[in-house]
Amino acid sequence: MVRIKDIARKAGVSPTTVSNVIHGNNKKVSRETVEKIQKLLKEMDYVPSMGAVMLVGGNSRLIGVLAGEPGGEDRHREGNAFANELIRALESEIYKRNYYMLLHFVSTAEEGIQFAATWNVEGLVTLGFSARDNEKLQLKCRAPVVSVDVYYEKQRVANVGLDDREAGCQMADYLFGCGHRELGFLADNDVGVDHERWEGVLLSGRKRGIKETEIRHIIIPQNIQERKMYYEKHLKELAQTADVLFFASDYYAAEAVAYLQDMGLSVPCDISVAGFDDSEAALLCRPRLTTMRQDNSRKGALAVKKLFEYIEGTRGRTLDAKLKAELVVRDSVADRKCI
Amino acid sequence: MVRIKDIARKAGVSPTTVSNVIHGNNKKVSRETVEKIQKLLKEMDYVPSMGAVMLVGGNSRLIGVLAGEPGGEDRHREGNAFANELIRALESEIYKRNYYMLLHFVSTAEEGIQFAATWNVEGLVTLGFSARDNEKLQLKCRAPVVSVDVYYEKQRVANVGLDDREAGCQMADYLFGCGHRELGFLADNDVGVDHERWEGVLLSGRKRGIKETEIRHIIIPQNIQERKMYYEKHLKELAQTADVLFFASDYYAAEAVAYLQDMGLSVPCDISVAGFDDSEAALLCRPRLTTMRQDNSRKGALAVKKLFEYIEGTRGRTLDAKLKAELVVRDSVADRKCI
DNA sequence: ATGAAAGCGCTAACAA
DNA sequence: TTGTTAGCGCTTTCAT
Repeated sequence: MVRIKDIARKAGVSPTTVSNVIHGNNKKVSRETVEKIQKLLKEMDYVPSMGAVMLVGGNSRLIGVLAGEPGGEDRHREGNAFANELIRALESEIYKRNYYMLLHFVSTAEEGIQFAATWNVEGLVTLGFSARDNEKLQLKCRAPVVSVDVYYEKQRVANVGLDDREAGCQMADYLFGCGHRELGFLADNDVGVDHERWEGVLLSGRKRGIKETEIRHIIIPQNIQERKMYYEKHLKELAQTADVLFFASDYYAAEAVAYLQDMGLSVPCDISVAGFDDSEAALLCRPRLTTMRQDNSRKGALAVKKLFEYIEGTRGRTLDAKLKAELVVRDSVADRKCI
Repeated sequence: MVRIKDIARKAGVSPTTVSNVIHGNNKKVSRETVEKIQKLLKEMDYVPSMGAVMLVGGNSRLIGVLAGEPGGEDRHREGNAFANELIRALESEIYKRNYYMLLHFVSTAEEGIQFAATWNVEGLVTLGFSARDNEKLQLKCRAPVVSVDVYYEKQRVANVGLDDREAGCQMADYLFGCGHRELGFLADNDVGVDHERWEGVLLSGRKRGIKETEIRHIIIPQNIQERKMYYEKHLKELAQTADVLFFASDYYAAEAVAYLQDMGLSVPCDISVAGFDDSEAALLCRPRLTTMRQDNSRKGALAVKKLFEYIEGTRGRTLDAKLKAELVVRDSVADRKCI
């Protein structure tokens, strides 16, 4: 391994000078020395020893990405695919800034805290963490924290997410606008993101004078087997009493379409279905799924951008940043006004 | 941050002793001292400074995971989902061994080499790297390298993968066994994994006296738009001339089923379809997809296991490790013998 | 059983 | 413009 002192010796200068050149402190070094050393740096394949860098300064050039396990093993794999796109975007943005990503799938905030301390990370991005855990993390870590897709009661942690309420409302607006009246909103939980989407649906209904009690809010099991059983028991009746089923994810929507089909029901003739995310499940689904598109790559990029604003102290904390979702109309929702 | 010397001071011993306790060199330390220090370590939340650890020893406790970008942006997102499951498994196994995962989506071997050197990683796992790039990497890095899903001409790099040829053969056996005769194998390339699967198909045909020229091998475009155009032009004719279409991934299979359906063709009545992977696309597809299941979590775990065998010098290099795929019969392939 | 001291590679304060 | 030096936190001889 080539060290700074090797370069220094070869160049006939001191390590300090080399270090200065490396860090672009070119005011302190003569033009020719700079050039000579830069050439040597290239030729000899100098690579910094991050151990030393970490030890001496506080700068590890490491960003920790902490991914919580939402709902554990049973949860459908869609969540993974989501995290995946995000993680790719995260890494790419982090690397662009000459930082490195330490990724850890973590179960407790404590583990995350220890992780951050061990590596002296300069920043932290969390996915699938509860509000509480994020607050704990922020409290115990000196590195700035940016969470993704979290809703706080009283926001103390920087967050990047989607305007889920607006998105839920937008879809419901569209659905009601298509002449549907009996709407069911289906999600596998009622906190955070999914709760906001539901609130959005409610909002849309209220605008039309539809009462909360008239809109069905159904929590479906996370476990695939249990969900299957649930559908076997309830889906048919649901399809008969509702005009449209709005799912909190494309995967669930596509799955339901498949089950509906198994029961001899046709989408959107017998019942309309809408999803959320515009993931590949929406494309594979027949009929093609009407859904709310969200851009996870952009979300990841924004999270990193905010994180570095905090790291560099570029600007005061704007705690909340929300992206907009986009309605994608395809074939799974019937327009009842046209019939 | 609590340092070793803080613990030492509080315990009234030297840093050396604390270090010894931390590393379980308990023969050198008296029972009571060990206990006292261990208690202190817990109480004071001691966390090692990895910078110092890296600097002093060669051990960074870092495993680099290098994920190549297979085919660039255009490629369908299925590949990501695959990498995702694998990456989760990788991280979990790495963390289990008290190591940490540095993840980088990389485009060139050179970038990987620099990455490895900068962080002094103790091992490297590569995904989606070419054989050449893996060899380069191995040559230039002192850390052991384990690649995933690579086929080498002359194997010099440790690899963990699936027995793709066997798997391809097994599926073809099944398909032929169902009475199908006109088989088409569709993939978006003909190297590595997909080539092996194709070889497996050929093998199966040969066993039955079916000549290579009788089996169709179709390379479909990676880009979704181009693929769509390709299908619009050719799929109908393909469906008329073939009995069964065997795709190298479930995503492609499910997509084709959808297009077939769009054209008014019914699977498996008009044509049978089979996939590969047993990903969620297989479950969402109607009819449910007959496919070859592979366990990516197991693959990831095995890769890490092998890597650590090399790191620890536990055993001589067995360069190649192959998992078996499993035939999952569902509803997308007709049994022509029964008709 | 315990401790003192050297040194890993680098940066930054200070000196020249 | 360049060099000297101290020190980051830890492990590892080598003494005691």
